[in-house]
Amino acid sequence: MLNRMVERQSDDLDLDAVFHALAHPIRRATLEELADGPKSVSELAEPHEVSLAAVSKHLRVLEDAGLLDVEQDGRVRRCHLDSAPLSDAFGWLTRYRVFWEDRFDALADHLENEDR
Amino acid sequence: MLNRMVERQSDDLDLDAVFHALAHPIRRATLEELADGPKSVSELAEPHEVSLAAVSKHLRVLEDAGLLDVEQDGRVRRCHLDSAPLSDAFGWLTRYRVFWEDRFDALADHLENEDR
DNA sequence: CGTGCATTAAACCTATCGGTTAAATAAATT
DNA sequence: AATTTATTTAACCGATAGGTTTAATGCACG
Repeated sequence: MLNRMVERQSDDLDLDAVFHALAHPIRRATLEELADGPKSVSELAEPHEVSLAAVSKHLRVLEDAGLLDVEQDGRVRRCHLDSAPLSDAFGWLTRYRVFWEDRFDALADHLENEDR
Repeated sequence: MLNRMVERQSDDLDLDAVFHALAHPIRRATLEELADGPKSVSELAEPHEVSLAAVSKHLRVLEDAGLLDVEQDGRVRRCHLDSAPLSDAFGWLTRYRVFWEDRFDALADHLENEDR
């Protein structure tokens, strides 16, 4: 309990950034797209109906949250998923698992029996 | 895949709200406090150094995200956790578990061997 | 070497966020 | 009935979000 209070400063900043990053549909979609493998900025922007500059900003938010890394490849920036911060978010949620164990189990079963 | 595209309208709104709600330390702390059982607005506000009105607004955000329910008890509003939306957030993260299975397992072990 | 392509930066706009203080509401107490 | 207590609403404020359009940057290629 006290541990968590002490750790809070730095961890909380991360969690703020990660959850904030996850709070926008374009950014979540981007992470989903990156799950298939690395993609360029243009490739990531293509399915969305906003400007390239807007997507570029979203990517910055994801990058600042540590959710994606960018690798310069000639004139193209190739983005790939970094899932460590997702683990942090997952970890936070998991700590509360004890308070909603029944729902958690139901969900786990549900996800288990799904088509991917 | 197409399923997710179709479900997206409503689910995404929920996820936007839930992740947004989780992106603020006071709101996450509030959920932690509620894990011990229902609490009044004043009780929830006490540990934080912002005004009661500010906490009241945070509670509204949590309520709008469906993360807490409020039960009127005389002149006091008693808040209690509703963890279904946390399951949604958990579910979203879990779908990506396959892409970071190693980290996920490491985290699971870590959480497993922890002091609560 | 100049032109095109991928991406970011800058400037700008409107809306939302997160906080404040002060007033309003509503129930409990005396 | 008057007053205290619990909470929300209102009005306000500066900062951030999320989008636009128009440069600017930087690499590639004929």
